[in-house]
Amino acid sequence: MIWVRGRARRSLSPSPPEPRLRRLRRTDLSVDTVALARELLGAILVSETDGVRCTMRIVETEAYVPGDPAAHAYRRETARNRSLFLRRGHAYVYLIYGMYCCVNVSSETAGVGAGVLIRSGEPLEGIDAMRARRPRATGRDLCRGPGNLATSLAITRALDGLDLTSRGPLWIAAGTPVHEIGTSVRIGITQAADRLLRFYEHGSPHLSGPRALNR
DNA sequence: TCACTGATCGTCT
DNA sequence: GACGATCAGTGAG
Repeated sequence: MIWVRGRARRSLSPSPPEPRLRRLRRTDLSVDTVALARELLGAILVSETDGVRCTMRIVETEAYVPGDPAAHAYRRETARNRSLFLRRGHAYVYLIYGMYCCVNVSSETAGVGAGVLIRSGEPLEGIDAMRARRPRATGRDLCRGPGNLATSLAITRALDGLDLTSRGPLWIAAGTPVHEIGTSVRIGITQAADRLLRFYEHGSPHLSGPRALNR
C-alpha cells in the first residue's frame, strides 16, 4: 500500500482535499502486476487539464497479468496496446465500445505487456469540474466505473503513453490507507473470467459492478 | 436491485 | 466484418 506518511484514514465519508500531494516515484511501484493492483488502492489519481486539478482516491482496480488471455497485451504488441509494454508507471488509455476511455497503469518491466485497470475512485478535488463533465451523475457515481472516471477526470487517448510518475496532466500521488482489501473476479470479461484479480476497498460506496461482487 | 438492450467506432482478424 | 476490460435507460420482480 502506498500511503501519505503518518496519515491514517478511518471514515468513508468524502475526504477533505489533500493539503499536499506527493508524486509517486517509479521505485515506489512494485514490479509485479498483482502487487501493484493492491498497492494502488488508496493512491490518488491526479488530472490537471483545462487549468483545473481533479483528484480521485483509487478504490477499485483489476490486474491484467503477463500471459493473461483477458489482457489487451495477450496476443502481441500493437500500435494500440504499445503503452502496456512500457516499463511500470505509464498510462495505457484506450477507447472501449467506441464511446468511453479506460485507463491502465503499466505494471512490469519494459517489453512485458501487463497493466492495472483503474476501475473506480472516490472524488476528492475538482468535483465541480467533474460534475460539469458528467452533469447527470450523483456524487458517489462521478468516478464509478472505468469509463465514468475517465470522463470525470478528462482522461482521453491524448494521454496514452504518459509517464504517471512525472510532472504532467496525469500522475499518481501517495494516498491514504485502505482498511480492508476485497478480492473478486474481474468484470466484463469472458477469458480467464474466474481469476480473482479484481481488488477493491471493502465497504466503499464508490465501487462499480454488482453488489454480490463487493461483499 | 438486477437483467436486458441499444448506442457507437476503433481495432484486429 | 465481428467484437469489445462500458454505460444509461427501461422494465420486471
